[in-house]
Amino acid sequence: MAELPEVETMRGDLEREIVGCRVERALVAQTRMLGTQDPDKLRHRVEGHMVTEVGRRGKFLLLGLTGGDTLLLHRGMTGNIFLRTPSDPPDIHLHLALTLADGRELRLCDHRGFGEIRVLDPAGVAALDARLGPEPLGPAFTADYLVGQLARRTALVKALLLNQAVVAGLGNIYADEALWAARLHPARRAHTVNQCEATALHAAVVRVVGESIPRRGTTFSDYKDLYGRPGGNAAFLQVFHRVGQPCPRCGQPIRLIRAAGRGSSICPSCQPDPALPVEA
DNA sequence: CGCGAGACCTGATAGC
DNA sequence: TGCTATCAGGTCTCGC
Repeated sequence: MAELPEVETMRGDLEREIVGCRVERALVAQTRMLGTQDPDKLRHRVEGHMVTEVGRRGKFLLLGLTGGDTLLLHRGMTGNIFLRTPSDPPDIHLHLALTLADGRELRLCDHRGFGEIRVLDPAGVAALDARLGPEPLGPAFTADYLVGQLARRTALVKALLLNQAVVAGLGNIYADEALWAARLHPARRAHTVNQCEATALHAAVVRVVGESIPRRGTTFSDYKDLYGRPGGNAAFLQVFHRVGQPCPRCGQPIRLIRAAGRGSSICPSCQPDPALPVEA
């Protein structure tokens, strides 16, 4: 749910809505997502500060605050962030609520609690930036870069796409969509992908992610935007969550396999299994 | 050091 | 109907 296009949609909406707003109160409703951070310290570093900017790095949302700290929010698998008014009913599975000076409330909700809430100083932001790979739509994510990464790794190509240190922001949905577009089986070993295939994969990643942002991301069940509305990209998915339906390219039924420990939707005809002998 | 399995949680759903 | 097993869009940690 919280892959790059969904987080970027959230970033843009938040930027329009809350930049320039002061946080009156920060309510930590559950501490699970704080890790080792002290909830009172977090509260004090947020309360009274104004949101100066809303950034994103990979799947992390970064709210810049006056005073130099940054509130980091990660939505894990099922986390949602809603902008509410005081008259709205309470949200279940609330973890953090920020009350803004104008009365609106930013609420982070997550029943599963796989997300993350942290306050970072500038060094913390730099450390986060350093451990993540390039943004798929940024200048550093070139075809040559991906060719190089694939060439010196033995992991499955699917695992490589999901590795945030290789490229930041891809998750299961867009990884599967990109692999299908590039006609690559997810269980191919990275170093067996040739330069031509890697170039196609690079183009597919850029296109799949880029096209999904203006559609405001992909919703199946959990993911909602800041206003509680679903994203519009699900109708454009070619393989993900389409098991049994015909491949849009060749008509063969889409299959669900397991690769790199994750469910992976593939077309068995367009994305031949590297473990099987090639048909004569 | 790179890789893959398992762990972390709760809820929805499929199957019996 | 109701129980159980399985699976879920992410990431970290731990062995090998």
